[in-house]
Amino acid sequence: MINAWEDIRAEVLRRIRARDWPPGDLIPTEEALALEFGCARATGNRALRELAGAGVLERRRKSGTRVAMLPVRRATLEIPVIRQEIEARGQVHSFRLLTQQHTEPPVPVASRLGLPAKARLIYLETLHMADGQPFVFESRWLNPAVLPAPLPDFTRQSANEWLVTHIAYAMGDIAFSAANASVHEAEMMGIAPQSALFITERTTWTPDAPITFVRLAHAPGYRVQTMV
Amino acid sequence: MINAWEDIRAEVLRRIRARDWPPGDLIPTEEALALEFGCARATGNRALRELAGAGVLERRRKSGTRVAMLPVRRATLEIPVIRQEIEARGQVHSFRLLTQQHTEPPVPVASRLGLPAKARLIYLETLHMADGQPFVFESRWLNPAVLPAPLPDFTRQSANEWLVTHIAYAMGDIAFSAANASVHEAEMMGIAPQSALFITERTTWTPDAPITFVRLAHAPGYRVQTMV
DNA sequence: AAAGCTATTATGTCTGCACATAATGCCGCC
DNA sequence: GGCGGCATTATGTGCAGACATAATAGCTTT
Repeated sequence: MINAWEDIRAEVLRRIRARDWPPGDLIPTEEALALEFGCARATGNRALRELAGAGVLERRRKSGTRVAMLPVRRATLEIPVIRQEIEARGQVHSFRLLTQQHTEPPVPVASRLGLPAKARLIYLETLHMADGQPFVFESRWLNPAVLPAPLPDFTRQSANEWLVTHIAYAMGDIAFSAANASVHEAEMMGIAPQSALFITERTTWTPDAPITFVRLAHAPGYRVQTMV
Repeated sequence: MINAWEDIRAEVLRRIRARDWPPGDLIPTEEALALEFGCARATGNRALRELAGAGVLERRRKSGTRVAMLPVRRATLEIPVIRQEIEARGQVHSFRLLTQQHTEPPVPVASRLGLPAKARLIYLETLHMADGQPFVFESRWLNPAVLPAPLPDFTRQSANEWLVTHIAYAMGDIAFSAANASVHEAEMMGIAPQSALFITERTTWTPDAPITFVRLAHAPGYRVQTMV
């Protein structure tokens, strides 16, 4: 008699991997599993719920639980604050604020934030370094409406960290893509123009208003990794 | 009296976003919450557990539950099968098998799979198209040990889909990066050499043996997006 | 003062029971 | 035969109580 929902989850996963229960197959009901494993239905439920959350199982009331047709459908990745990411590698983080100005954003930026095209935003360019080597080139548009009257000093604390510690928890979206380095970016990061850069773009909102749009251009060689 | 764990989760999240409970703050115990919301401790537990899973809260026995210092730390993204991804856009998927050969893999590929450098693998190159336009250029190394004696016909069904439907559920890892298109890739995809490509690399394993290493070079303009 | 032990505390998990809800499929009616 | 409604079924969620476990804080001992 096995027990604990983690054991049940592991055993169910083993049977799926071993093809005892092939993709598309209907697996036993919670009740049957509870009987087999000698536990309460809630315990089996917990195990199956977790597996469904991972995309391994698909559950529907009355129909039952079946093995997903496709393996591994979801991956979770951590989105660290840049400083933490660099320090986690055992390197020293530093940054330089290259630009700070009030300006009208490019149309795509304004529309992403849901602001009129001629809204004036604060534009920052920051270069983050790991052990003195360029790591990320950050272009950020900030909505002044959510900032305090005398602006914080972004040369002391990076905008990212200032926001994290001073602005209410935000919702947002994240996109990943690839782009060739512009002449400007290449110069700032000390790399060949046209180098392929890994791009992370984030838009964040308070419940009421847009906060910021940020584009992170990661130095060549950057990888995002995740286990499944 | 509110109830249902989803309501509690929403209310807790609201208080966090509203900074009633700022980052780093210790929030009430499960017992206190259960009292406030008029529910069982298990119900509050469920709500807090979900929020902790999303990275919004950090929980430790005895210490209690505190609001994470950093917002949104985890993003979940879906890794679809290429055909489904294209069809989900309302486009027609087609593919051409460009290369199939037995060969020794490059050293990095062999080491990723945990195989000796001189192991002979099956190498496939496949071009996937959406409405006839190049979408993904796929380079794949397959471990022949996990394949049936007469090889499946990969011109009929893409290797990806054949594996999904015939090989036991796999574990693996996924990495995302950016790379400049090689001359070969540029030619195959009909794009300018040096174009920045979004690269997905996946390694998958059965419990016993490596199955495949695949590198997907996505056509320029490709984005992976996720909401938080 | 430093080291080790112990009581306390909040979370983690489990049980057994209950009712809610979404689907399915059967049955009877027209 | 086709249609609509109802019983059945598996999952989803809830409650109250219990014990397990990790970690802290305070106490005792050396």
